[in-house]
Formats: sequence, C-alpha cells, structure tokens
Amino acid sequence: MFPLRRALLSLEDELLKQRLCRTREIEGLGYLPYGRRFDYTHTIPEILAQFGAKTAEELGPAAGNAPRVRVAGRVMTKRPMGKAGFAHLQQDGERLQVYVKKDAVGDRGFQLFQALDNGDIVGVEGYLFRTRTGELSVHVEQLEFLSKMLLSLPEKWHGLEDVETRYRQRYLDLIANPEVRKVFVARAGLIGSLRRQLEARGFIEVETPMMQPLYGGAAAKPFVTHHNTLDIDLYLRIAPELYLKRLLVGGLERVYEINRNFRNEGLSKQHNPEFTMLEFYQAYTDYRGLMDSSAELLRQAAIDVTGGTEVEYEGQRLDFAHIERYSMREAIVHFWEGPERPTLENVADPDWLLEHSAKASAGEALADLFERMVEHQLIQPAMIYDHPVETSPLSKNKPEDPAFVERFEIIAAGMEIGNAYTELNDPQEQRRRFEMQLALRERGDEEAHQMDEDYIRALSYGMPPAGGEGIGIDRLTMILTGSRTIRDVILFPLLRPEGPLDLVEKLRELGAGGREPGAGD
RNA sequence: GGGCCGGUAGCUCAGUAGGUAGAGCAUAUGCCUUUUAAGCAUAGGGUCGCGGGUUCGAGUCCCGCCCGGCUCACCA
Repeated sequence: MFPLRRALLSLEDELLKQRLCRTREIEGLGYLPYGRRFDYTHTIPEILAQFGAKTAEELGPAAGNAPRVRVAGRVMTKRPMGKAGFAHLQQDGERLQVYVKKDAVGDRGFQLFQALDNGDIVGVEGYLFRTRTGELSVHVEQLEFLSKMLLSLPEKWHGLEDVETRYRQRYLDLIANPEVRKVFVARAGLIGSLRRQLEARGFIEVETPMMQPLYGGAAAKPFVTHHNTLDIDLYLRIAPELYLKRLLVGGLERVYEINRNFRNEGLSKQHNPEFTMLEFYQAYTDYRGLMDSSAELLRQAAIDVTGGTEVEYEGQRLDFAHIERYSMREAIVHFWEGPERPTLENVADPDWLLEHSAKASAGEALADLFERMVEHQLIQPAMIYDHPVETSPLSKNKPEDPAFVERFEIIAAGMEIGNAYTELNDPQEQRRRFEMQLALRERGDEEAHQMDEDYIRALSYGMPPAGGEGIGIDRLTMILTGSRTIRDVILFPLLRPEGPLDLVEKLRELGAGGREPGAGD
C-alpha cells in the first residue's frame, strides 16, 4: 500500500531537507552544528565604534600590527568567489564584513565556509583590514560554527514586511528589520530613565499582586482565572493602585511599580489587553506637586530616549519641555472641535452639559464631552486638571468645589498617557464613593468600581496625604519612537492563534534520515 | 461586533477581459582568491488562505469560513 502524500517535496520541505543535510556535512567536517561557548574580543558594534574611522594605513599592514579580533554573528549575506568569499555578520543590529580565503583558513575551514547558509551563526578570528573598496573587514584565519538556521531568512533587500509574520515571529522581525530593535532598545531606555529618576527621588520599586480577589483602581473589565488549591476565582489586575496605597498606609512613603495591567477589552492602535504601566505614589504631596514632578520626569525621559525634548510624531513636533496645563473646562472651551464653541459659563452649567451629552450626570457629561470633542485634538503634551467627581472614585475632592477632584491627565498625540491625582485618604468619603459606584453598577455599569472593604479598612488605619500617578509605558514609547501602533512597541502583541505549522512532523520525517516511517515500498 | 481592504514560490511582489501561474531575491549545480542587492550560465521550486458554487474552463466571478490591516463602536 502506498500512503497518500504529495509526490514532490514542496520548496519549504526541500530547503529544510537541504539544510538538514548541511548539518550532517558540517558534522562531517568535525564541527558541532550547534556550537558551544565562543569568547569574543569585541562585539560587532564595538569594532565599528573603535575601528570604523581608521584608515587602511592606521589599521596597519596585513601581517603586521593589524588589530586581531574574535567576533561572532549571524551570516546575513554570503558572496563566495571561487576559492575565497565575503560574508556580512550581524550582531546587535549592526553588520561587519568578513573575508574568508582558502589560503588563510585551510581546506577544512574553507569547506565550512562553503557549507554556510545565510542565517547561520558563526564565530571568526583574524585581523582587521580594509578591502579594495574601503570596507572595514575581518581577514579570517579561523572560522567556527555556532548555530545552524534550518529555515530561511527573509529577503535581504526588502526585509520582512508582512505585518502578521512580524508580530507572530518577532525574532525574524528583529533579525531582518534593524529599526525594530531600536524601538525596543528605546523602550528599555525609557524604563531605565524612569527607574533612575524615581530612585534618585527616594522611591523604592515594589511588586504587588497580579492576581487579585477583587479588581479595582480603574474602570475596566477583568480577565478571570482560578486557583485550584484555594478553589477561588481571581482577577488579573486591571491596576495596582489599591495595593500601592496600602503600602502608603504601611509607611512606604515613596513607592513605584512598573508592571503589566490586564484589561479585557478591545484591541486597537492604542490598546493591547496586557499593557505596561508605571504607577508611583508619594506621601505628603498632592496633584499640583505631581504636575511639577511629572513634567520633569517626562522632560528627562524624552532627553534620555531621544537626546532632546522635541519629538517628531506623525508629522508633528511634540515639545516635552513645555507641557501646557488646562483645566478640563478650559480645555473644552479652548480645543472644541466643531461649531458652537461653548463658553466657560456653558461648561460650568449642568443644564448645558446635559443637553450636549447622553450621560446621566453633569460631571459624566463634562468628561464625555472632553473625550469626544477634545482629547484627540491635544497633540502637544498637556496636563488636563480638575476632573468631575463622578468619574474619579479614588481622588480627593477640591475643597472649594466638591463636585470636582484634584486630578489631572497627561495627554499627548491625542492619547492619554498619564493619570494622576491627590489620593482620597478619608475612609468615610471613600466608602461613600464606592457606594456611588455600586449604584452605577446596579444601573448596569459593569466597569463601575467594586466595594473593597479591606481597602477601606487600610484607609481606616490612616493613609498620609499623598499624590499618585500612572504613566502608560507603551503609549509613551510609541510617542518617543514614532510608532504608529501599540503593537510596534510590544514585542509579542496579542493575536489570534495561528493554525498548525506541521514543522514538528516535517522534522520528524526528515530527522529520520529522510525516511518516512510507514511509507513502505 | 459593523464597514472597507488584503492573503499568489521561503521572502518582496506582478498576474490584463475567466483560457496551461510569472519576476527579483533566496535555493541547487558549474566557473570565479578584494566582493558587497557580487557576477555569468543552467536548473528545481506553487493546496494562488480554506471550503463550496457558477462555468466547457476560476488566482480572477458568487457564497460561507479562517487569518491580518485600517476604521467605527467599545476602551471614564
């Protein structure tokens, strides 16, 4: 019986088969196809930095004092020419050319060079020189094999363009598209900058539960999971806020956490279900104090990541050295989009507000108008302060106007990138706010805050007056790196799972020396 | 979830009016000891996202589905 299968190998199978043969060939030459430790003298970027400006004369005569180096990298291009050849090795997003000549590496070394495929990882030892065309290169005297690429590299000229593949196989994106690496290096730089600045101000980094029995600190739908031994449902946190403020009660007066939040909501250019937030809490300050300190935090972060305070984003220059401040009412009047620009009297008039929004209360209507008519107009970084109490269940009231709270949001490029307020520390008032939220919940608002009695208990032990702030790391990274979508600043953004790949089966078949178990004859 | 757009060789892309599926890169073989999108010659490589329908004939037209992108809704 002949099992049904395609008569010919597909191209992909053929490439895989060829490369598995190559693996045996490399073994036959006495090299490990998956090598071991390789001590290099320089990384490729180090070589380029150190010797990139040196002339051929400065590098020295070939056999003489030319700098000797050991470097490793992935073969990105290979140009064999008879009994010699060139290749570019890539490491840390940068490339260095190597020149491999049969006379210099010997028969076995040159056979290995001939067996190299694009994508393989090798180590070389030799001396630096400049080619006839002037390119800094390693004249290889010893070649070592470090790792085999069995599949094939994306096209050398266009790189990897397919967005879906870029996200699903980010490693390929990182190999093929050097600018992608820069984005993630910048992201790490942003987080480093924020940590350094906070540490310098006496903040300590803490970690609070990601799995919580009650979810709070934001208005969002949660993910639910289950702990078997305790047999309880837990929520992946939508925010760390209520835990961080418990730490204020405990006397950790300056704390911060940089970690993931999870919100079970839609995906968009600005939303990924898991996203990274910096939250920090500082005892004895208030939202005015935070406005000043976060202006400095952002200014310095922009400098640390981009080298300056002005950032180009989607054709606009954003200036992080001058962050304007508007009250929410002022912002609505100032940035109103469309006809019939309201006056400050209008936006202070509950009747006018309720006429212009479908929301149930004047405060919610104000916030609704701000989001609908104004937020996306705020391109330059801005702080919008004095939010209505209805939408801010954890913020402290303004003493002169209890319908408003001491809160501000940081908006840039039309996106909310931060949210901060003077923390409500009165347990009685907090209880009333939770009760307001419960009333909303009973009216069907799934995202209204839950009653968190343990949090009320913590406040009842006395929380110092404090200010707290959250900054969306992903969105800030977008702005500082010019990324149009949040998926471009998250290494592995959420996608629907793809179907079976069949790779394991192919490897099983080809791994058995190309024989197909059950193929019969 | 709605609307619009897309999925063709490993990669980047063409594919006219419905008439035997193409290019470049990559791969294989040969030549080539300073090339660089190396070059020259030759060759192989396709479930046209999946399934159904219309038709003598479908990559192309129709229907359903899968995956992705944009957008709207949602996301205080």
